[in-house]
Amino acid sequence: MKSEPAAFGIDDLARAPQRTAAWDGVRNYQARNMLRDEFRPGDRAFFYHSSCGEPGIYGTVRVVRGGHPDPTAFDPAHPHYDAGSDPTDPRWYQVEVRLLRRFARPVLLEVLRKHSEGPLRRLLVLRRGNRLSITPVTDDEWNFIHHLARERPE
DNA sequence: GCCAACGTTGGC
DNA sequence: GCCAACGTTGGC
Repeated sequence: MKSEPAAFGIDDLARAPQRTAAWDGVRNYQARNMLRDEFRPGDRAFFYHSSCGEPGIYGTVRVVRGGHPDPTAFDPAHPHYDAGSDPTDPRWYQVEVRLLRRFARPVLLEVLRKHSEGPLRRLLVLRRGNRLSITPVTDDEWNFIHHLARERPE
């Protein structure tokens, strides 16, 4: 799951009450479908920092609440407001995540790329032109990236 | 700031 | 449905 740390980074999640926050503001239909249909409580995800000095994976989160309507879409004062989203037929969805682990050594994009011909050859974040903010990760990729981070996979 | 890549919009 | 124009993403 990607986020720009200037907007919401892993440290913001670490400071949040119960280290839990809504993953809101997603305004892409493909990502929306994953939030709405595929996320389940207990699922885990990497927390990726994008559009920043050192893009990469900074830790992991656990889903504590599955897909439900994103209330920021209905708030005219909110930057992610969508006038076209009908509250009786919500267009945008969010999940709630809790910080699982903040990596002592983040796995930077440049390090991930070193394995783009090997164990991470299918990692969508490394695919040219990929702009999806939420992408699936296989168990093997999960384990390998923990290895790169010198972390025991959870 | 640049630019490639992609998604969305809207005229036709 | 096509496609040009435009906006956004995101690495560099």
